Amino acid sequence: MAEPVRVLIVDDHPVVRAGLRAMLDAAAGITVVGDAPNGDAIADLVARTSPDLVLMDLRMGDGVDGVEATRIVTALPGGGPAVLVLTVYDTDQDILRAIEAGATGYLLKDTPTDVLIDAVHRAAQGETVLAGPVASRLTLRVRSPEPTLTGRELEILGHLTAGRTNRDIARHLHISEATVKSHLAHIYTKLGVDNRAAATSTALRRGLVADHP
Amino acid sequence: MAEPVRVLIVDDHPVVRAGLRAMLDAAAGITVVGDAPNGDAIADLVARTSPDLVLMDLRMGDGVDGVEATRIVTALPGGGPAVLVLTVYDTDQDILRAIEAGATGYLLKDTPTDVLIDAVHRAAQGETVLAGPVASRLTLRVRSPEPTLTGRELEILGHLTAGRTNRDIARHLHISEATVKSHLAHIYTKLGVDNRAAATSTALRRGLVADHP
DNA sequence: GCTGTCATCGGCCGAACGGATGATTCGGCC
DNA sequence: GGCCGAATCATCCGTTCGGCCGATGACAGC
Repeated sequence: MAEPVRVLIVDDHPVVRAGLRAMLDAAAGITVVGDAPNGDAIADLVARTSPDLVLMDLRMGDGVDGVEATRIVTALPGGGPAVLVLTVYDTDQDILRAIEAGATGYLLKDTPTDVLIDAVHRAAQGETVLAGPVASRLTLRVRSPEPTLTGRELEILGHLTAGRTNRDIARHLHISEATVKSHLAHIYTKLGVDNRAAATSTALRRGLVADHP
Repeated sequence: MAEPVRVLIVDDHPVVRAGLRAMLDAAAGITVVGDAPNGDAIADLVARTSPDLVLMDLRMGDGVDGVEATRIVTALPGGGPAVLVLTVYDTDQDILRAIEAGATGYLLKDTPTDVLIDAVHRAAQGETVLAGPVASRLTLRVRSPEPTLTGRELEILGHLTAGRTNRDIARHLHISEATVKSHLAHIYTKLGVDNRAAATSTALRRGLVADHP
């Protein structure tokens, strides 16, 4: 190992930042070149510290979700550092989004120290690193791909989880009630349910709609 | 400060354990006497390390929830160490349960280092420490107390979020559909909603029912 | 013994829902 | 030009839901 891997930590939890710092600094061949609580100055920080790898939390802040992470990932220059996403959530669609947006790897926060260190090394070399549960789920998804809801359907689903009636949804979206029912029928089929309570449940569990109204 | 505060860390995330250790060891007047990934051997550990304070994560593992935490808190001897609960969730009922079960304080994981260290000192002396958002929510709750669902109502709610119809729920519980409707009416009133989709939404968000079926 | 809460059940009715079926329009794709 | 998915709308029909009324028994607390 000629040069140590330069790591930049982005996480809004001081505890987690300190933990990652402690674990990685103690490891051979890894240098933590900086940390930040959020992605606000990420481009600037990357330019100043020139890391090989950005280690980031998927969920930063309460209202902010994977979209933020995706924004950060995409804001990085193409030839820039690898991005390793670290999170406590393994059920979220955002995972997929982050990976599709170009994250190099994805790990859960309960990952053992040695695995994490190994992952940092491998991700820094451009290798894709996925946590066990995530990897297996992705594999499953390839085998039996979960149907994707269209934009309109997600919109309807949002109103559904808010507890609105078909008529209310129709009014909100300026479409007829018949159309709402039509969309709902498609949603039910895709989610594998047959009523709105079950759809609400599934939507919230899968993170298809925002958690907070 | 004659004697340093002896702290025991319980958290299933290696990263968090390392972070707390690093932050607390660096602070004056605090000694970390041990850590554990879960509460399995908590009584034994407490006996061996005689901590002044147990710093624990509310959510340990995926399936395990606040009940586990509560169990741990209650398993400790009365005159034992103070318990400071640390978590990423500030929306959960479990918070209340943990506090009611005897936790000395409650902090969110994004708490700044200095506040955390201060909280450890204060909690070790038996003082109640609550994170800002939590404290204000508790205050709110005192002002307009949220109605508590009865055991039966929670049971019904569970079936509701599973997407079952009234008739199905009735069959499962060996009661009549009329009774189910009666319970549902009470649930709606208590939750401030007027249909099952909204009730499902609220139940899942407030953590009134298990997250995974 | 009175009061309150909880759980149980019944009937009635209008509103909402879900399923089935078919149709139109529009845009992208080969 | 033909095909397809998406979004839109419509009609029909049986089922389910939610609101409203009232009722009973059990049990705890005062």
